[in-house]
Amino acid sequence: MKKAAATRLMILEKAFELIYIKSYQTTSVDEIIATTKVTKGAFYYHFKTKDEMGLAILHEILKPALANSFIQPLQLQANPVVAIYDLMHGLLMENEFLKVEYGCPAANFTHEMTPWNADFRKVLDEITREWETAMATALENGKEKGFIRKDVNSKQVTLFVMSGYWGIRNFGKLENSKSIYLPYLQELKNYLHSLS
Amino acid sequence: MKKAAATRLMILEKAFELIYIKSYQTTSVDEIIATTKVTKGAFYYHFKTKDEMGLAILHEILKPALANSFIQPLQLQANPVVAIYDLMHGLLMENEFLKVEYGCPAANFTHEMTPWNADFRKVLDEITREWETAMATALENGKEKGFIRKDVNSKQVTLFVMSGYWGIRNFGKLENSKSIYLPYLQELKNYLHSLS
DNA sequence: TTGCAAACAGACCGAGCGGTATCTTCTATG
DNA sequence: CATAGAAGATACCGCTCGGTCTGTTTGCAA
Repeated sequence: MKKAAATRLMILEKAFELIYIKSYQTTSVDEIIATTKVTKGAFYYHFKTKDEMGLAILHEILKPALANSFIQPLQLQANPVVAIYDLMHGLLMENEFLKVEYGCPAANFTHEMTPWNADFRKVLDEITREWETAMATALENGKEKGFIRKDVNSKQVTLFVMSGYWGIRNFGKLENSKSIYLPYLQELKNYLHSLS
Repeated sequence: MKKAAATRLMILEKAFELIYIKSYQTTSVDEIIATTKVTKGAFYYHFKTKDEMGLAILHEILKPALANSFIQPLQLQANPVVAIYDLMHGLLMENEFLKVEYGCPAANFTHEMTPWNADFRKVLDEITREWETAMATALENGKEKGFIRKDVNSKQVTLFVMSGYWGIRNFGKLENSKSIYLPYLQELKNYLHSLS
């Protein structure tokens, strides 16, 4: 990789981590350049504005990360009951990047940016729809293979499950302990089994 | 009410609405005093800091509001399947204060304040637990009256349902339309029926 | 009516914000 | 090796932030 491209990517990655911990609005450009050891000139050479950087983070960091961690796992298991549960368990209990006290990066961005920034909302909506499609497809395939009842509405279930995930991530912030995830996962398992 | 107390309450109420729309961190004291037509001297007479005002909002506005809108409805219906569904339907589809594009005030506060302000987290945790207790109690009573299966774990179900609510509120921000609530409510109904 | 604290008014402050302007240093290509 | 454009450095700007300070008005008890 060219040096300049590496600088740009490094800014995006470190800024993403900072923003995950501190939120977008309260993470200043000065903080970003301090932790990246990149000067303001370099920063504003690569990004016209802070928001342009924010959007680049969504496109170039968050989107691929979600494809890897949220979508791929759904395609490794034919039984959606198992696939969805394992995905959630992995995200909540095993994922090393995601911290209980800071919640879900995508949910955080949605929470603070969506009501008043149309560009952010558009990208976040795209990202969310990708996950939605992947999960709904997994459920549909599961129906064909007899893992899921035929009368189950896949899109509806997907929305229900995704909502639960975003919500429990917020609960985690309150409790500040992963132990709150366990009863959620248990009930998710019960719910998923009721679909088969 | 004394005039000074009225001023204080007016600040809290208007600030709460502003913060609901704009988020706490991006709502400045200057904005609050501009919309309330209260001067800075008056504001800082009533509240030592912005955070003290924020905590007062949680205690004096949000807490009673949740008791009225989130807890009381659960005690009007003996069958928790109906009570919980009606509560959610009322909150999502009928409540006039809550707007789809701005989400849930309690969830918003939790999202942005909880990771780095222990005082806010404590109050929000209290408020959440009140709701949790009310819903779990409703489910337990429902078990005794035969509306809910005996093997259902009330606390677990409560957590699952509350998570779904917070999550779908976040989805609403993305879609910016109440229509996204309908499939969620439909699946919630399916899930609740699976408990009986 | 006076006295005095409660309540309010508003100019002001230093710090931090996002962003710009100008300059210097790399680096790829002829 | 020359040189032009890419990349990076840094001082600076206007503005807003939360908060302070000093002064004025209001309400109520004596």
